[in-house]
This record gives sequence, structure tokens and C-alpha cells, in this order.
Amino acid sequence: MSAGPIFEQIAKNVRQQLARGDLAPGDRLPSARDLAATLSVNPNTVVHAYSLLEQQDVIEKRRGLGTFVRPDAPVPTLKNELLHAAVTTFLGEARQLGVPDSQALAAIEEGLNASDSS
Amino acid sequence: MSAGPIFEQIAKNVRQQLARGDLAPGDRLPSARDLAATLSVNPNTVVHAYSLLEQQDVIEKRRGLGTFVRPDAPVPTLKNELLHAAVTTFLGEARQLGVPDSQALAAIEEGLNASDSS
DNA sequence: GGTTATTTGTTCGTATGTATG
DNA sequence: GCATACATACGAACAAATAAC
Repeated sequence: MSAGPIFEQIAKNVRQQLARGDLAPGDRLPSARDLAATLSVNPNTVVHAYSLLEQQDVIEKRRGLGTFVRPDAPVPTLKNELLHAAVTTFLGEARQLGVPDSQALAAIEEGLNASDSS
Repeated sequence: MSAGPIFEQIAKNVRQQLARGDLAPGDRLPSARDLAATLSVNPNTVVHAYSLLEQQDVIEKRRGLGTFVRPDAPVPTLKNELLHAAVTTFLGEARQLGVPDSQALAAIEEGLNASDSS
């Protein structure tokens, strides 16, 4: 399948953790080496992902201390942005397939029931 | 954004055309040169995409004639498979964000209304 | 206070994959 | 099919900040 470069996936995962509250402004992220070991990738790939997030003003690096979520990170808007992006991607896919909106919605509901516990 | 390599995007687009009936088994695909000109990419990139589809038994190349959709291409199941994949991806994203199912569904409905003509 | 050792980020070079001509 | 340029991923060595002794 391949959902893009590894370093972008790592960066996205950090944003998702922020969005759902597993990570908060001021929190320290795992060191590049530790996270690389956990994910079984090269430390430099994690560094690349962190650099991308730093460039986007989401995190900041402190030499010798670690990497931290910036205190002014726009957490509240993150969840809505990411969810909206996911919706747009899905609807785009459905239309590329020529699937009517009603059928696309039905497919979502079916998918919910398929993995629901209620 | 970047949704992966160009040659994979081209291959995916062909599968989508098959799924929605714009392309049928036996149909001839545009020549690599023509499609490359249309997409403003290198002809070799299109050749690469076609080779990928040929390797996956979706199309076949006929020397001197062009590239054709294989007569035994599994068209009927393609649409459902691709739609199901899109649903799975979206629901996965929503859960990664910690978004409740009800809210995910609401976001889809909202997205539909936002770009609806009815 | 100074030295060492650990933890951390930083930078270099190399190999593979992608896109181009 | 080949040669070139760029992006990605990998590996090893480097420099800065910290804590312990």
C-alpha cells in the first residue's frame, strides 16, 4: 500500500497523538534513538520527522534535553483539521469511483457496524 | 500533500476508471506517450505504471497495437474493494484521532452537504 | 570546581528508489 | 535501455547539555 514516506508518517502520528490528547503542549517526546528503536527504523528518519514538525512550529528541540511540544502548539484546531482532511480524502476517493453520495454514506455505516461493540 | 509516487497514482487512476466503467475489459488504453503529454510527466513514468498493472494481471501490452485491459480483468469486484479500502482508511484515521463513531459519521454528512447540489 | 559518562541532537557519507532526458 | 538528478532511508561519527562522581 505505502501511505507516503516514513518520516511523514511519523510526523503525522505525532500530530494525531496531540489531537487526541495523548500528548500535550510542554510534553517531552521520546528521543529520536528510542523512537527509532521502537519503530525499527533509522534514528535519522525520526530526526527528519522531528525536523519537519519543528519547521511547522509544532515542536522544538533542546540540545541535550530532548524534543518538546511547543507550549503554543495549536492543539484545539488540530483534531478538526485532521478529521476534515480525512473526510475530504474519503469523499474524493468515492467520487473517483463514481460512487453516489448515498452509497458512500451507507458504506461508512456498514463499516461502523462491522467493527462495533454496541 | 503527496499521495505517493507518480507511477502508483497513475496505476491507481486506471483501476478507478475500470471500477466506474469508464474503461472496460478489452478497451485500449492511451499510448504511454499521449498519456504522458496529457499529464505533463515523463513517458517512462507512464511506462512504469503500465508495467506495474501488467505485472498485476490487469492489463496486457500488444506489440505494435498498444496496451489493453485484459478480457479477464476482475471488474465487478474492483469497485467494492476500492470503496471498502477507502472506508477502512477513513475509519482508521478517525479512531487514531480518538473521534467517536457518531462524530465521524456526522463529519461525513457535513462534508456531503458542503459540496452538494441538491 | 573539574572530570567523566550518559543522554541528547547534529552532521557527514552511502545505498536505494523515483523521475527525468 | 542507459545515464543523470533528486528524494528517501540508512549507518556511523560528531558536538552540546546534563548529571554523577
